[in-house]
Amino acid sequence: MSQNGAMPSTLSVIEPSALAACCSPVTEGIVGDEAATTLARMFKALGDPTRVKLLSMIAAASDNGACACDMTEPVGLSQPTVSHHLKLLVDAGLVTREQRGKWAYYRVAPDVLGSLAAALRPATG
Amino acid sequence: MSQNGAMPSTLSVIEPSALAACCSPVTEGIVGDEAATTLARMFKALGDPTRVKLLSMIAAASDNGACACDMTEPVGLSQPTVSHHLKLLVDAGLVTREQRGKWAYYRVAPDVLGSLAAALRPATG
DNA sequence: GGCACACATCGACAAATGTCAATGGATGAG
DNA sequence: CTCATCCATTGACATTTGTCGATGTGTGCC
Repeated sequence: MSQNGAMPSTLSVIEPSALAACCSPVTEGIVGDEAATTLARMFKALGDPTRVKLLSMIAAASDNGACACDMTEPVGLSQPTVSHHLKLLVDAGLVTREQRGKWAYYRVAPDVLGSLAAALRPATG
Repeated sequence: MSQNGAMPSTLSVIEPSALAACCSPVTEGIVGDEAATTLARMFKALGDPTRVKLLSMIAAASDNGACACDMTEPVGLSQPTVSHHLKLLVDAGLVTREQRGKWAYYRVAPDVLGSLAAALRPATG
């Protein structure tokens, strides 16, 4: 239950002309609790160098997706750790997982990255 | 000191046509250690709902910047905690701090947010 | 000087996070 | 069926993180 109705889920400047000088501009709820939590969860998933690298590899892979078997060695961490990081990326909704035979293939989730980028985009475009 | 020279600092798909099928596409160093660390530090700064809200408020403020005095109450946390979060945003380079009289004013750092968004942008634009 | 206010820093603490070795569950090859 | 391979899960651990109360630092007003 909440007042999340018309809450924008972007960080863009919202009507700066509607804001005053000192004590009312940054009124509460610019993004809203729920949107802030959602955005934070995604950003948090990117808040680790290993996961940034993994996402980069996944994004750079062909349409077939990136095989987990190819990602353990480049990041230089143990297989369980890489599996753990990949799971975090999946749980955050940034990538999708597909089991193909013995192998697990990962792809960047459609739209999500673009939405994240849009949320970061300042008014300047 | 490193091989960071030609490393791209973006997550965008880089020449998918130059990548093969199974075992060489996701070769190491798509982003590089240093770039991954830099990006991760900024994303980590956004990996908390409170900081997302704070950044939203700062972005929504007028050109004068957002006064810290106006941000404590909306997020519903103690003053030291809000100060701590703001410091993290500053340390990550996402916002700048300016002391004006008794008050501290925060502004979104120029370019940085846009660069972050660009790093997230998939090839689709 | 003395005081009130705005904000940062410190110390403490529970909770979350990153990492690994060991183990478990599927899948395919023989 | 047996075995090797790929990957996830478990259990453990040190480190980091989010939060607060208490205290410190700087600023402006009287």
